[in-house]
Amino acid sequence: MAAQTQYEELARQLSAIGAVKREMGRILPQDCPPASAGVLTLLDRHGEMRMSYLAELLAIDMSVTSRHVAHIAERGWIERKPDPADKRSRLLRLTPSGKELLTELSERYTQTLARYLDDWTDSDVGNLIELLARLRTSFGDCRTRAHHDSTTRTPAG
Amino acid sequence: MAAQTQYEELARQLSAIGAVKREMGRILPQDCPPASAGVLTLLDRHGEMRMSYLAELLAIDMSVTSRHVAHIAERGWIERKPDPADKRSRLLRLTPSGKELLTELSERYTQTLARYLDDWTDSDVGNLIELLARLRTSFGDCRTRAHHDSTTRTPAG
DNA sequence: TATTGTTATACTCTATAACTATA
DNA sequence: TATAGTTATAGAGTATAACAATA
Repeated sequence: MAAQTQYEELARQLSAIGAVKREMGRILPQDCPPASAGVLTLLDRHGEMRMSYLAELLAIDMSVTSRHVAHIAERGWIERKPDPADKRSRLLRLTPSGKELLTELSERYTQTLARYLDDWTDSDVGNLIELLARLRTSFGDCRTRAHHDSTTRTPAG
Repeated sequence: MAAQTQYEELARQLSAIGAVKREMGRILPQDCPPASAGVLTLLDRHGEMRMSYLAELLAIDMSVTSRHVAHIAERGWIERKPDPADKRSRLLRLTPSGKELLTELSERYTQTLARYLDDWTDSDVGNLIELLARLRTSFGDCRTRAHHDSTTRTPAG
């Protein structure tokens, strides 16, 4: 358990980290907004999957996932095949073109972070990665356990 | 200097941390979106300030800052006084109503984090805070040093 | 001429609800 | 009846550009 002032400070840091995320988004190629890059990265790591599982990995609603997937499918970066086991489902898979784009994305991310984080040690970066991953785990699947009463917000963004 | 795979993983974690930010946003009171909470927190910590300085602290464009400030001013949480030293400027300051709201926000943030992070030690939370703060520092003022060539995006979100 | 702040417009991201097709 | 996915609509956040007032 941590002190109250620590929780307040963590909330503040999380609120402010958006500036870093926006800067990372600025280095992406035309036609590839940050959300598209996120989808492509997950498909690369986890392989072929269904929409519903992708939405779960992204921790966003499937309606939003559907739009992101449509965007990258229209550009030929993924293909959507019917699922032989369930005709309601579609299986998503990277195309060669999508894999090429991922290589480009990886280079840009790496170059940018190497530039900004030039005085960070391997261990520093590793610690941050580990703590961010643990933070996400601690929050679990936020969407499903969300509580909606009259005094709290259900924001769109 | 860190390895390339670490940079890729860090980019991935930063992309995914949005889920945590959204969950934190869900616990805010009606009428107080996350951006408003961020403005109020900064005014509380740094005291009376001008629009331009607030925009710098938020690391967002002043046009956006202006909208956020208008939102919280309309609700009586801050007051905007003319700056006697520069008639173009307006000085922003929390009202008693705004300070009351901040107390409520602090309680909600603390309760939420205490619940999700119940197995985190004081040291864990401290490390994460420190690394996030350092990350923001390493990125510096992202907006002013942004480079805009034909192959990169200038996203709105 | 440069700077402070506001407003108009556009784009990204997300959520809810209504809908179709299939299980 | 329930689930997978799509589409329509709305709201939040941000950036660029044009503008008014002042330095």
